[in-house]
Amino acid sequence: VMILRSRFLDARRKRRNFSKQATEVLNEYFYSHLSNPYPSEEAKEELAKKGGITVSQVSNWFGNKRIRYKKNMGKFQEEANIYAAKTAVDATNVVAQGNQANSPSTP
Amino acid sequence: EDKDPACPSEPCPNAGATQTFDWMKVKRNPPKTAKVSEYGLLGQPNTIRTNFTTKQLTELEKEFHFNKYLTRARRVEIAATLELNETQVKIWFQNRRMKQKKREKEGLAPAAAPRAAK
DNA sequence: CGACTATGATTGATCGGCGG
DNA sequence: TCCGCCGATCAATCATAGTC
Repeated sequence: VMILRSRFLDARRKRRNFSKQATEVLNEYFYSHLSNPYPSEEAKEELAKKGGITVSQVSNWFGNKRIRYKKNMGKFQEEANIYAAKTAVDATNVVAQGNQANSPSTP
Repeated sequence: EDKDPACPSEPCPNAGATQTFDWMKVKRNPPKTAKVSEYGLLGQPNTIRTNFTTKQLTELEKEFHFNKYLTRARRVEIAATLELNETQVKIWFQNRRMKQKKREKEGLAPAAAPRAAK
């Protein structure tokens, strides 16, 4: 296993931090759905559009956010409070509600 | 494995303002990539992510371009050649296909997103 | 300018569902 | 009942951007 760092030449990784607005949109969704931060494909497209990033980037962001959040919840408390106040669509029990199944999930 | 002097118990009562939802407790089973054989000494054979060598990746990549899908026979052959489990080869192809699909998808949308959007 | 941290991307492997 | 595939996700790690 001597150093298989052949990944060095991966110029692919030219990361760029997201814009403030993108981060804002993502965090807003994340914390307002903290009980289940798993946006649907449609929601991801929506977030991607609003933040000016790609759907994959939205997926990556949520993936990283979820893992890092649960890894160290305490570190995000402050951030959580800030965004929690903004939107509160959350609902531990959003089951009932006579609502509309907007998702085309055909049974 | 988890050291939390503050909240030893499971039902960790909501500490602070936010509570602990199920998704935060999700725990994946450790990879069973174990090779059996020699683990009598070390408690854990390969409980971690396997790092494929450049050589292995090159071969897998080459095979992928030849066939996106593997037959049982081909899989066995490749696994033996590269010293990997059949499962690892299978999974690699699976992930590779998903990666390919993702790339194709991104190669069309980012460039233009004009009309449509309802 | 170097050390340390925050963060986006990559990827081997898991989970649940589906079809054969 | 077992197996492979898909789609989504996990989890660890890489490499860089940003902060001090």
